[in-house]
Amino acid sequence: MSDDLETLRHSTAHVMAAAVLDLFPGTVIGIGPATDEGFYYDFAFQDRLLPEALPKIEARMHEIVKAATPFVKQEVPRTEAVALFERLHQPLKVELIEEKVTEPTARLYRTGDFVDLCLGPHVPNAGKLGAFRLLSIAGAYWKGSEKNQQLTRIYGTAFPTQAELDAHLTMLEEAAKRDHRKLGKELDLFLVDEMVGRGLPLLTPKGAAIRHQLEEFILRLERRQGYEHVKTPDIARLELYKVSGHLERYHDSMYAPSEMEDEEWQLRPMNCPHHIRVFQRKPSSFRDLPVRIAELGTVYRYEKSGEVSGLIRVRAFTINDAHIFCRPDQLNVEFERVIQLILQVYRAFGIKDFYFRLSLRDEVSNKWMGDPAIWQRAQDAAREALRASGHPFVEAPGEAAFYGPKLDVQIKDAIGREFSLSTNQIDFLLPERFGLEYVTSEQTMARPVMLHRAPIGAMERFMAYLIEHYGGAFPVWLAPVQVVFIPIADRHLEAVTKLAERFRDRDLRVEVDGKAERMQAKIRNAQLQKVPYMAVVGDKELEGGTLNIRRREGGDQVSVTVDQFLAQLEREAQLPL
RNA sequence: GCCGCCUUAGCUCAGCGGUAGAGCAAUGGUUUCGUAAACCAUCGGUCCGGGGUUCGAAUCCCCGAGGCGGCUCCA
Repeated sequence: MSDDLETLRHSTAHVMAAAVLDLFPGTVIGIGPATDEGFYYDFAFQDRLLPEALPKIEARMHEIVKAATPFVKQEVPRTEAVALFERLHQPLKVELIEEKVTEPTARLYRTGDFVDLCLGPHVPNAGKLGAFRLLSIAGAYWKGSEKNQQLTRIYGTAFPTQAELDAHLTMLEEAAKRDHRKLGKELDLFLVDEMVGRGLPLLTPKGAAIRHQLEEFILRLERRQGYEHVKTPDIARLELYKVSGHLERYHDSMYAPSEMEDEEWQLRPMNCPHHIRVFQRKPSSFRDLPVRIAELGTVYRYEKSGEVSGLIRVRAFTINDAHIFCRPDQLNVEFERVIQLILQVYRAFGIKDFYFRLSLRDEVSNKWMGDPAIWQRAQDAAREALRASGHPFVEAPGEAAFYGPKLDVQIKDAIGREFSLSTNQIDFLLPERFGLEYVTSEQTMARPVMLHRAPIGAMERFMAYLIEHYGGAFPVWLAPVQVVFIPIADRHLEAVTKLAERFRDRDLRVEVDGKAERMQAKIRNAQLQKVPYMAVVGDKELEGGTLNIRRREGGDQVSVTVDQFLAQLEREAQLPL
């Protein structure tokens, strides 16, 4: 976002706050910054704010714009600023001055009667605002901490011109159509059933077809890269998580253990402990390393009820997991290989809109486990491997896992929310806690380093992303239905059914639309279901042994022989390895 | 979990104190059709659940569940 746009949006937030105070005297104001998408301002209203109020607030804002009320900068002594906001009954502003303002003076901006603690800059007067729209109301904790009171946040957006605002609003509407929850229903890919439980999505036959293709793709790719796949249970003795440290540091996200025959059993929240025990089944020599143990491992995490959403955030999900056990001298190479694998996966799906985020430890939180010096080594190793990859990345202090630094790949969903897709961690801690070791060339024992990595991340979330990425129009290799056969009249149905069998025998996913409908209606249905190919068959085709192929993308239909089409489809149905 | 809004047929939605509606889907029939919706008929509802107010509640109030937006958290 340019500085000018930020100034415009921030100024719009001020005008919104001014309008709110005009309409709802006694409202306490929080903060109101610009964001990548627009702006917001947080308020403590005396009564709850109804959505119907937004147009009224907008109307009042337009009056302020029309009056071209100037923004006036003012430097006042700190004590005077405190007194001013006390007089105005704005306790949150007083709190901010006391906490944040270290200079002897505080900077204020006035817009008419409205006065705000603010560094600026602002547009010269309210007449210089562009086009704006208030969008939604939401709750938000004061200063972002759930320990604090909850304020009411009004989100809006602003642009220099009406045309840009309109384009943005149209874009939002278009994006909402790609929402995987909407497409999941329309294309019959998955459902979340109240009786089964929230956060526990059920894949339908079509959704499962996509999932199986994804699994096939990643398993084969990993096999080529020297991973060994294992299969381990979704549950373990609680003891396992006592040793790993999950019970101590991760219990908030874990389902409660269940007790049977005087033993406690834990639904697993992570796969690493199981994989570690597989690694430990036999002694390892320095020659054996790296050992790469992989599994599509399902984990169970109790996400808070307000956090679950579609396939993006669920309570049972399958991680494209692997744990690489390597010598310290192999760490950088292995980490770089992981980065390359991620890039390869993303290329296969044409995913370009992502960035790397290196999550580090901070000094504020106390959730970190293990020796800070070891952490430092892990963080340095990650940074070094990332630099070597030549890919830009951002650092995020305080975002690491409790056992080590993380490298996440960040993406945005259809409506602009950011999520981690891939996640990877360097871990010196679990090898320590489980006492992992290998025999060195000097016949001494040494501790291996562990790398957790998941290029696809959670299969569910990745699938959600793909649904939105492709807008439901999956490439042939992923499409749940690759071809719909459309007989023109009833008399063609039997022959077409036999034809479809030939495709099914070749592992192609085809359907025959035998409904009592006109061809046009069947084409429309296939089109709405975003099936890549429609094969229309009537008298002409049956006589000539051909198919009339219509593509989902439109364009001219082509007449091809059955064998030609079979060959073409088999080619397009190949995994993108 | 927290703040706010929403929940009516399989789906999308109307109705908002006075006998539950539409379109699509489904089912039956007629039509047998050449590239994005043929026609007719029929079926389909604990109006999310529970409690209350009222002569009367889908509609008003309270509690709960689920969904949505956001916050917190996160793959």
